[in-house]
Amino acid sequence: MSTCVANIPTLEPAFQRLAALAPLGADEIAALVDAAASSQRVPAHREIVAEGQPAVRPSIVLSGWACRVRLFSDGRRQILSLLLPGDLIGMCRQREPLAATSIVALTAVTLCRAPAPREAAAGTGLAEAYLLSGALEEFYLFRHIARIGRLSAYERLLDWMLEVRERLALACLASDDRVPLPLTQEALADALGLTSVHVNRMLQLMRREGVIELTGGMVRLHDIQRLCQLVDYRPGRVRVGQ
Amino acid sequence: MSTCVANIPTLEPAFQRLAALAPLGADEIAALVDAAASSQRVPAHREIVAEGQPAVRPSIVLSGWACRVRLFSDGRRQILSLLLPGDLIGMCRQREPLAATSIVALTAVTLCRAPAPREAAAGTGLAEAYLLSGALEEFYLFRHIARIGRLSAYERLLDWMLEVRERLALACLASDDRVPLPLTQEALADALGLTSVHVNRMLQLMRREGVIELTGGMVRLHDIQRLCQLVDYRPGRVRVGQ
DNA sequence: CGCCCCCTTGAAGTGTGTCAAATCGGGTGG
DNA sequence: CCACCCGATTTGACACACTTCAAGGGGGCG
Repeated sequence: MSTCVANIPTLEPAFQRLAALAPLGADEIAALVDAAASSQRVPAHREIVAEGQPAVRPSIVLSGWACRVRLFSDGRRQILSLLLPGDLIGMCRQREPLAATSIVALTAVTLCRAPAPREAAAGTGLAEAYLLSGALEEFYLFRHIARIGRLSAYERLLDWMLEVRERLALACLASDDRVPLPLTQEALADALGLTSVHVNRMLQLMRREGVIELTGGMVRLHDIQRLCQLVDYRPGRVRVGQ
Repeated sequence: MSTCVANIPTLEPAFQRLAALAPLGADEIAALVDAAASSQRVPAHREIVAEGQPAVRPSIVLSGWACRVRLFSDGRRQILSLLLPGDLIGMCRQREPLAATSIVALTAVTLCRAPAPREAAAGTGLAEAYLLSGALEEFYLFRHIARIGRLSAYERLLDWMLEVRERLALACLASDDRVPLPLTQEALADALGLTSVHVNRMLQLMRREGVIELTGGMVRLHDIQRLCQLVDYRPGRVRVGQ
């Protein structure tokens, strides 16, 4: 489930994700590689899309973590969604931006332009990968709402780590139980609707319980099966590999 | 802002909403009216789309309230999004359903088939209305996350009522300060990530403060300007009327 | 009339926030 | 190489928003 699917060794992780969503033609892969040649670097904490601005041209996250965020006038911050390598930015369906949100780099990020899909058999090709990527994005939003609305702080953290693991695995960026975690505890708090103090307490607790290990920007999850059960985790069923 | 835009007196509220999103051709309106002729009634509490089932054929909510909901194995329930008259069901982009969610009627609901859009000038027609409707749906998801993640119970209720007002106004179903509210306090709690007991307490408080009036399935909001400021409410800017 | 669902209210418990201070670690400049 | 600094993490004590549990009341409907 969490193993890399496409597994074309020379390919960017971001493109592995797209290739995992739908089989790509050689020409499309070439177009991706070509787009990646002229990539754009964004330092951490920099805004990628400012609030209310027209979306950037359609882009792909090549590396690094970004997020969509809502900032309240009194300073409260809520991270609305995560953007990981292989995720798309600015593929929105409508002309004008509706959202009172901006997109911010959480770590250093590299972006490249998203090649326009070409005609292909239904169910294959870049067009299908983009479609599925959008559907997954919506799925993750639903999961985020359920997480924040009904899970305890402890459960939110677990559920969130399981999702990150699932998503990074699509791009071959997470092994079965080891998940990169380059965020500050404050960013985590902003994503989960908590305070950084409380996030810290829960992480300590989980470590003491032997549920997770935290080392150098990595989490190791122990007994994933049990953890999934604990938070009633339902993996997104992307029909992979065919 | 919250006045009815399309205002074709004889038209269903649901269709007023679509007409407000994009100017429709006479033939498209005819197609809608025709679809409404064979509508489907769903009683309250009945499932419309079961979890994991393939989506129904694309449909329009003609009347009543429904919601997308996530049910946890231990009985916890979280309402993920609201479906109001004029909203679309099953317009998803991908073949298979990804979500571990179902769609349930909160009140009695009537549905009709969503006519396939026909070619039209960009920015007009049913196709555009469907597009914008989808974009709005995403926008409301973002708002829901920010609401649940960062607002207090009191603020969540206000913010949510302001959103319902905005959305119903699109279909000419809410006047400036009077908003239909046909949900039980328990359903409200499930939407806002609270308990029904606490929802009740906050509603009592708001009534005592003179912020709202509750009468017969209607809320009356007093001093909306101030309420918007209180929760930093950002209306969805649908460029209406042209 | 009596049942059931929903709303209402109280008292007590607890999960999470707030405030504050100490420690850690990595980078920078002297 | 050390001194310093800064942001991030860690920990404690206390406050409070929200939940839990429980009981009572009101209204519609068979």
